[in-house]
Amino acid sequence: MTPQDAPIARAGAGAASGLSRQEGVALWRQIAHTLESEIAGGGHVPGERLPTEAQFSARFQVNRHTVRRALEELSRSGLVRVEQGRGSFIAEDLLAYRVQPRTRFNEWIRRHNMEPSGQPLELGEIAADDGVAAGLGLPAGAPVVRYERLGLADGRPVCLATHHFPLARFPALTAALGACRSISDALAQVGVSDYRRQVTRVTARMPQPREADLLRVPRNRPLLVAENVNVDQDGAVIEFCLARYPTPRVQIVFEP
Amino acid sequence: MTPQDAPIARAGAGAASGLSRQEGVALWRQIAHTLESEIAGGGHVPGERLPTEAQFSARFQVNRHTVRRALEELSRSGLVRVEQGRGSFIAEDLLAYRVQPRTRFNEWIRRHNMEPSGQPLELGEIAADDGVAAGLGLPAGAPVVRYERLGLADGRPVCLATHHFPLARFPALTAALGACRSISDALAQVGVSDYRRQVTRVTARMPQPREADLLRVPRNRPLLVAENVNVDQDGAVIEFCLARYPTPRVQIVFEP
DNA sequence: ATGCATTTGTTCGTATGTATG
DNA sequence: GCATACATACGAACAAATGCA
Repeated sequence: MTPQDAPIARAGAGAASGLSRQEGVALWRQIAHTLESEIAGGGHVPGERLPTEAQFSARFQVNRHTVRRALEELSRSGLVRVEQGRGSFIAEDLLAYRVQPRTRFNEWIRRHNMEPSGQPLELGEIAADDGVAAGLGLPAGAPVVRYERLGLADGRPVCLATHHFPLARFPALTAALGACRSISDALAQVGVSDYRRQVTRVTARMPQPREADLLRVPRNRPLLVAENVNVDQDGAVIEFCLARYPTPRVQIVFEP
Repeated sequence: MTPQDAPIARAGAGAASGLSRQEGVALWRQIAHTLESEIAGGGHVPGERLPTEAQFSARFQVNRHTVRRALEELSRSGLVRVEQGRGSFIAEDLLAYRVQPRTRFNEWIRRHNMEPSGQPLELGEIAADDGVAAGLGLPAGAPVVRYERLGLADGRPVCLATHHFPLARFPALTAALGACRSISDALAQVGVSDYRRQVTRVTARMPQPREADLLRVPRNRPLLVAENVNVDQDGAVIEFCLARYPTPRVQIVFEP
């Protein structure tokens, strides 16, 4: 019988709490982790009401203070919202990022009935390192436009993206990005009326301090990292984007 | 006595380090080149730990900065991975998990010219918790077949998957899974000749202790977590799978 | 839970060799 | 010859992350 089988353990009769004591992991962490898995695991509607602290307390066989400590953690990470006198609720800003050929940031956020906004961080022209060059199909060291931006939904950070464009093809793009509010607009100014997602590669890693600060996540919570390659109508690569999303607020969804 | 006399004093030991000074090639380049040859030359296992910077510094008779400059180069080119507080490691080759309607574990591994194998962990019939029930489109508490399996490539763990199937539709599946080597075979035995991936949701979280042990990853390295829903030819849901992949060994790739 | 040893990351300062004008 | 700029190399100290007892 192992801790992560909590739901199963509950079905049976025995060690109902599913927690392991005296093994170096604080109980509240185990509870927070369990709940996080269950919530991020899906099947829950944003806004849905969670069991009361007393019910959790009974389920996990711990004091209510311990449950509160776990909920506090989840609340801090934005996964649940606790309201005095009413109860705890699954946060409404769980964002499913649906990977589709024409996904745009603003549309993604609006689809969740939230207000998109962006905060430009850095804009400049640099030499491509190996990763960027490979993504764009350029030789290493080729000049690229680099644009870093924090994406927000209702004012909360949901995406930190670093975009790269081949400077040779878009000499005027730096100025356009500086003047426009959206990347689509800037690309339109330099002659790209339409583009689509060619490939998305997803992995995960721990945040760097700056990333954690910008995305407002604890440093011990992983980021989803997506590398995207966008191409124009002719199939020529126009952008390589490295996007970082906070978990578990954001999920990436692929549905053909 | 000034520090810069050191190189002269070391002239005798220079031969032992295998480096040539004052000959137009920077020391750090020579070191990088030496290590690159040694690593590419084979005999080293991906993920293996390299000597510490201090040890290299002693071996090559140079300052730690010089070693760091060389390691930085190798890190940039993707040959090694450096982790603060832990050390430097030979980079693992990346397994790109391509999400496609008919992706099967064995085919995925073979495509990377590696030998797939599997290690069954747990097989049983349980009541579905909320997440599983939602994934399968069943009421919570419905009976399901649960099968947990560790997937390996060339003997190294690359995937920890928990599969769930509706027991009502497949009463004989538990026995079939116990007898077959692959899930496809077991499904074929109970009448499912073909199935396809309907949706994949990806997120990331830190591993539970058991997961870290099974996948042979440090407890501080995040896992990619994918939830998959598989359907048969008629579009009926036959499986809900929760798969955990170790980063950075595995990437999930969406390419339409 | 706490402290300690190990290891990498960062920032000072200093000195040398080479190329440039 | 001289001034300047730059990459290289060394040394010391400290910060930060990790692992272990």
